[in-house]
Amino acid sequence: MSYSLKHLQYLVAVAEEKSFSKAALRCHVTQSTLSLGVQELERQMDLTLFERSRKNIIPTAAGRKAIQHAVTILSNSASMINDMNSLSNPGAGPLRIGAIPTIAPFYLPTILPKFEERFPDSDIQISEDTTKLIIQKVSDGHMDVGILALPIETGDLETRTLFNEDFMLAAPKTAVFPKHITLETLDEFEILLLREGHCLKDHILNACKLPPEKQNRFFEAESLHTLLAMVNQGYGVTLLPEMAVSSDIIKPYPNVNLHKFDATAPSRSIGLVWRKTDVRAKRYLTLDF
Amino acid sequence: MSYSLKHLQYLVAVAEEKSFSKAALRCHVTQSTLSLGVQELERQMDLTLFERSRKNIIPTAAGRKAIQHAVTILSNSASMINDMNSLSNPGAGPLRIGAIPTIAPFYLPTILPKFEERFPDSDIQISEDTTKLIIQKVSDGHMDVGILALPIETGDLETRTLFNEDFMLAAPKTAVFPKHITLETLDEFEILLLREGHCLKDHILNACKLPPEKQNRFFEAESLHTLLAMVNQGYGVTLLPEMAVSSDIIKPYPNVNLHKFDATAPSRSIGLVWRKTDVRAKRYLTLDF
DNA sequence: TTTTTTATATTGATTTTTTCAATACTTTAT
DNA sequence: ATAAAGTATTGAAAAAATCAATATAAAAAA
Repeated sequence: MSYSLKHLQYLVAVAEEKSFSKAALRCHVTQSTLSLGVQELERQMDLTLFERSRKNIIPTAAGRKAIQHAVTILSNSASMINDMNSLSNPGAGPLRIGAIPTIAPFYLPTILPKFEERFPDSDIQISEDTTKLIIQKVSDGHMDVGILALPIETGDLETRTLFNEDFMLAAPKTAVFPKHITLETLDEFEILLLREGHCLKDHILNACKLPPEKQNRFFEAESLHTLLAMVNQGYGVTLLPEMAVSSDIIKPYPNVNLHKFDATAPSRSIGLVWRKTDVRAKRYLTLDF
Repeated sequence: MSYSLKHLQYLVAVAEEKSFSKAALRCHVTQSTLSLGVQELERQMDLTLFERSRKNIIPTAAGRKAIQHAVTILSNSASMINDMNSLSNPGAGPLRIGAIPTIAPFYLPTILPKFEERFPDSDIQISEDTTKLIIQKVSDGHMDVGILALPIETGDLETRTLFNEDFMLAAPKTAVFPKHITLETLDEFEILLLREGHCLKDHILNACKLPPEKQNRFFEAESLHTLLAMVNQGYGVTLLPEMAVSSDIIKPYPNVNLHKFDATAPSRSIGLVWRKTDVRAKRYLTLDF
């Protein structure tokens, strides 16, 4: 395949003008150029596309078929140009955002409007995924921005912290606490955590600097609700991100009390990740929250 | 539009290989050639198609769209090549035959098999049209071969006589004729003919050398059946092509007798017409009947 | 950190292709 | 027969595509 779109334009022009010279005028080339172009097509395809005479230029059967194809191809090509023009300002096109499940329901209503404001030409698409998948998809270009809990190993991705949120302590009502609750206070209690793989668990471990022997000694939960149910039964305490608390997650668990830590409360960060090579990279960095 | 299909191949190769160097290998060009090719596309469209880094080559939003289009265009192009290959022996493709109504029903069953035998790769398409339309369509390339009555003004078309057919005389039973009927015999009778425009009329006039004052003095028919009905009523005589007679066209008209002319019977010729520039021209000429 | 490696970008020379202007050639019209 | 009109051909000039070599930059390794 070594003919070009130009050749196909020549072909269609000849077919429509029924004349090489007129087609040449229309294509803004000399008649010899256009003749050679059509001849080149014929040579490559090893067939005759037009019956030529002084009076008439008539496409052969092969010519008619070729013209059909050429029209299709040229029209596809035009529609490509068209699409490209609407995408020509950098950053146009869909903005694919992914968020982890413990963030999505609570913070997206706040964060999304900022993106919409900053990327008015972009069709914003949201999906929920695990931290690992988000990192992977952003890295390989199937996603543009991730919203997740930091710090996290992100490979080559760029990272920006949006804000911190403290953890709160969820404990049975029967549990007795000092006036100022600190990390050390937790040493006295069984701490219930999510199953391995949930980033929330890792962040709590990290924030609290728990020794490995205190981690999930007899129980691993799959959701915050399961954890709270266990706390409700008095099996231990757990830590909840503030934003989860604000959505009244504990209502169904009457025996659970929430306690704020003192000034040095453990916390996690919510942040963005993106490829440093993304055309919109600078704008993610300067996005105002 | 000045990019070529080659550029689109480069684009797709990079997208699939996720690497400029590997794409270059696949396209059998050097890496610099391929890089320049993609850059040229980006320059023409005035946007970035790929995020480039050592690790990853990731299409931008515009790039993804462009790749979609490119795949479509290349696939169309491949299907064009494909079609062209099946049409590459000269004379492949449809053979569009037109025949006049006074021939089509009688002779096509004889003639068509000859065409099918000679053009086994061609899809034979038949249409009925008037002589004038056939001449026009063959001339302008909308039809390949015409089967019609000769002689006729065909412009630049080539012509071949297939065979002659005599006219017979259809007259009322009451009419009295000499033993040998000749053209002069007709002088005695009112001759009924088809309306102006029917080639059969012109051929009869031509064959019989009738003076203008004997032509359709009070009546013009639109079909052979109407003519015969008039003969049946005793209004005059008419001439019928042999092939029409052989299909028992006169059965419904009990008062009509058919008479053969003597040795010098008037006749018309059935022939083919085609463009001399048609790829299959020689084969029409040597077609065996 | 520094070095090495690896992949893309750039450069300049070379080859190939494209284009044009002029003209030859062929058919159609006069 | 001659002129006119349109396509094909030709050779020179311009443009482009390609390559080999190398620069450059980023990741990986030391």
